[in-house]
Amino acid sequence: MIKKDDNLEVARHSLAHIMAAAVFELWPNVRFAIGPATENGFYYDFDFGKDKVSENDLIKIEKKMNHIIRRGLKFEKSELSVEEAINKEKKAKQLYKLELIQDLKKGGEKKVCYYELGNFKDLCRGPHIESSGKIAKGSFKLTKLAGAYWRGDEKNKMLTRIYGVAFASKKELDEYLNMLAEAERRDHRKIGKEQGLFIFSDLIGPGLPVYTDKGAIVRNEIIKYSNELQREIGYNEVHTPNINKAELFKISGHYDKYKDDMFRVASNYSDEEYYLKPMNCPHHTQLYGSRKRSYKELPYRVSDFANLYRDEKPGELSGLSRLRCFSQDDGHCFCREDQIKDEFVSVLGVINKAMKTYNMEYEIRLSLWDPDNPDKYLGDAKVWEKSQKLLEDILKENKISYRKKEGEAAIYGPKMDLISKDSLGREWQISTIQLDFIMPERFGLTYVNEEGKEETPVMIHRAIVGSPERFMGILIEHYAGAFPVWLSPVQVKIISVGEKHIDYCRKLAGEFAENNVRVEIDDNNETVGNKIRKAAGEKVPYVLVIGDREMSSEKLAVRDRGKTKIREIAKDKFVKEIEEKVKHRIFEL
RNA sequence: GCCGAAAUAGCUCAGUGGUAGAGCACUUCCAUGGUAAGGAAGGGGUCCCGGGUUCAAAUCCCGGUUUCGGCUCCA
Repeated sequence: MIKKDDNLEVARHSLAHIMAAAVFELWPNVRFAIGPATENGFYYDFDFGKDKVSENDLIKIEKKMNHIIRRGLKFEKSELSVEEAINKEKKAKQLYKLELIQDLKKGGEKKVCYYELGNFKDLCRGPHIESSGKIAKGSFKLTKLAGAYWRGDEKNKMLTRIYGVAFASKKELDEYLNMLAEAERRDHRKIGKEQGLFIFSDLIGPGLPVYTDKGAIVRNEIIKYSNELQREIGYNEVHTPNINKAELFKISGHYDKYKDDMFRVASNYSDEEYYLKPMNCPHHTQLYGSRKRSYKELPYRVSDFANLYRDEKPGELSGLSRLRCFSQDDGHCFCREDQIKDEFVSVLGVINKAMKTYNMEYEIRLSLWDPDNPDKYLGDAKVWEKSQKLLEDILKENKISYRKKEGEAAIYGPKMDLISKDSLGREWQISTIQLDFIMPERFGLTYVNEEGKEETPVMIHRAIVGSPERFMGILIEHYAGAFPVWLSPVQVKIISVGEKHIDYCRKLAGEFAENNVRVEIDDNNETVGNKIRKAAGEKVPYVLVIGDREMSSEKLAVRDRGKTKIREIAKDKFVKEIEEKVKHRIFEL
């Protein structure tokens, strides 16, 4: 057991050191980079040179680590002058350590710290646990091997990073590993395949999902709900094309920054540069600017579900989380400065409502610019200061708690991001509301004020669930595939007992369908038990078994998802129940 | 894009140089079923694609595609 006086982070950091010592024993020519503690464990970056290290070696390293732990070696701290350290690392050809020390020297350091464990001495600020023997038996595990750039810069050499997870006890480690296993069971890619919601095709291309009829139901329900919420606060849906001239993005500023991440489209009849659009905002500026606007028309609000295309790097694609073709419940509001607050508050209101409906918790993050890096953004410091203060005031006035994050702003302005938590406590960024003083000016948008003078409106960019596709992936994992009734692709499964009941099942299914209930019949030549098992695996909310008893009465035998007790209910009442659940988007069954 | 791993039946996977396999699914037959696997038989393969080594390649090598775990990126 790791003693109480040694906190977990220190122990994790020490494990990284122990791993490095183990690696040093196995590969004496290895070069060391850095090895910090992480949220759930630790890692160390190594340069193995020509040696190939694979996942199989993790077991070997782990054994060696356990050996070091059993020996109960002391962590001996010592200090060297910067010059001595530089000489030492030069001699040992530890060029990464050398670079680190040289940087410390530039920062004015005179002395550096070393920790020695057995015969392995590593540059390290510490602190460490007293002895390797303090690590609890079975409290850590090496999990994966991955590439990582030296100092996180893709221009630098790729090192080999070995990850480990570590906790105060074996019990806590096991709990964590169980959580990972649960996350794996809920993986939207796996459930999406099992439930037949979407597919990818080598012929269509990576990151380009195809939704089945069932998947399209879920996607459409998400969009439908988002549209309802948007209409509630005055946003009306518009429709825009998927390609446009480069000029549009040159004016918006996206061309300079994101040109390499956009798909270029060739025309046979013109030399004009066209692109598939990666976002809707510039298009909406054209709608606004299509005629002269009066202050009386403001706020002018539009929303759009057009497909968006981004040429993401191949390694960045992942299931529905990161796609090359997706959409957004993307809305833009053009308004006067004195209308900003009300607009933000109304959007925050519907987002809150949406998250309640989806049964998700969330918190607000205020994403600000990085004042040390003004070149990353459009517009001058004064506008940024002003708009950031405005957003913070809105949160304060409405007593909404928030976290601030510098350097996370959009290029055109600060934003409020909504970080939601799923049932496993994992965080996802979903909604966003962004303030933009830049874009309207760049496009020369104006409105005529009360005095007949032209003024520039402010633009607010916002999304409620962000990308419906990505959100669908998040929901699959959040619900572990058990969608609430209103989102379920199949709401009722009808199981026939015998062959003579099939006609009646079809008649019943017809009645359900007429009442907009999504229904499926399982009339396979199988036992009732087997058909129940399959329906349960599909996470269908309601399963009906139809036999002689049901045919001779108006009562239905309903099996609710997750329950084994059978409920008897009149057919009309059951249909009404589903209608209510769908109408009010009730989460519980 | 970079580092590493993987791709075999519809699905999950076994097979490591010598006749392509299992479970589930599917089809047919028997059973006519009552709330989480009834029985039997059968069909089903571009072993991701292209090249190479070999008497012989699903298996070894090279290139490509796609996927996965990371890194970098994410308007």
